[in-house]
Amino acid sequence: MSKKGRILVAMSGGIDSTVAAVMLAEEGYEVVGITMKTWDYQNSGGGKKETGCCSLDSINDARAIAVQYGIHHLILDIRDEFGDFVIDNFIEEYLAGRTPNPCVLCNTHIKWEALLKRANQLDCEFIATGHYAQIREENNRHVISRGLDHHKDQSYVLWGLSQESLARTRFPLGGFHKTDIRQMAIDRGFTELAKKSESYEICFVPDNDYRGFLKRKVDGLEERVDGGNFVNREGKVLGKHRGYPFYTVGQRKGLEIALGEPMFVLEIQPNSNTVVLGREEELQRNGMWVRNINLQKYPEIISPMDSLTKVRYKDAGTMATITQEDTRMKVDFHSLVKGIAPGQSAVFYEGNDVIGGGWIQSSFEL
RNA sequence: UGACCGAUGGUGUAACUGGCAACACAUCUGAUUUUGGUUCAGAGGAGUCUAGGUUCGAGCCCUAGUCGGUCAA
Repeated sequence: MSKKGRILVAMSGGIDSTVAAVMLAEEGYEVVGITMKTWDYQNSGGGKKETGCCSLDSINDARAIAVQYGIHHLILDIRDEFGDFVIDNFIEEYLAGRTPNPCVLCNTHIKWEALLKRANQLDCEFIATGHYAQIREENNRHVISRGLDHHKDQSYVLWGLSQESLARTRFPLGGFHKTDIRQMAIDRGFTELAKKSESYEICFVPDNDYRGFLKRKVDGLEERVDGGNFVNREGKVLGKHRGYPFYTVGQRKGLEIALGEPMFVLEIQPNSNTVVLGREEELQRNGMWVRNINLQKYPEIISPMDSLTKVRYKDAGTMATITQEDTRMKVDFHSLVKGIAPGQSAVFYEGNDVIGGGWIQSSFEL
């Protein structure tokens, strides 16, 4: 047994998680690398190339470096759990007219659970991932805060993790900048890895075409929803669209409708297969309801407090007053926020700390 | 049927008293990005309804026709 203990590290095959594993090994942890197979290429169909965190190539890359560093490496097949839960939810959300956030859902309900279960079996005290986020203990709470490299900060996708999960989680990269990590990779001879571009797709939608994925997964969807109306806020018909599931609130491009000025999706009405369009200003809201909240920094929000609130991954955030009502949070923004999409995650910050987060249920304007 | 108006890239418009067609939207590509989107930067795309005519030169002028629309008892 090493002096620092045994730690299970999720290795995707990308530069970040690989460096994370190597760093921990060099620090004296006994590292066990694990690569999770979450989806199946054949199963999603479509595109030609297999990319992303679950491709065979990525698994091999992860394994090769692990072996090189004397790190134990194993592959965990979680396709069943992942598919039923994350992919089914992904499809249901779009069919319900919302915009899913599968990576967050996976982290919250699949990835950490799978890792911790394996960690227990392997007698690992901790688990670690390559997320750019920091974690510390304070007042008996396990608190996540933004990664030192704010540009790469990934704390947004971690709001759903429980205190029990966080108690055993480490984020080795949280105190570094991406450039540092890349340099470490180069210093250790992982030149190929350092050249890899960032992944930017949903892991089970390899060609990055979620619309095509939905069409393949839901029989007859395309035919059923094609030809619904684009309308404005007054209900006036502006044109035809390809089906409400293929749009998302805030979307501008791909509407294939020319109205002389940029138009954005304001609202999606699944029951009538209607997509409401409007000008950019019409996307502005000053509040929202967030459901199924999970609080991290505090056990509960007793009285309304100010919080920088993010409504999407790459969002600088907007100051808001947040008020907890059981499992929901009422959010009153101090300034207008554009393009709040139900189904996306809302994350509340206090300074750099994550207070908690939840799923956006609805937005409103006063 | 009598009169008038219009007819330009995928869409909607522009081009002073004639000088090699502009703008917005849409589309495509790239950058950014562990979700969707946004944003940013580029690019392609019409020779101006048809047939004649005037002119050095016509989308803009003239003639006829075609197709829209408006007003007409």
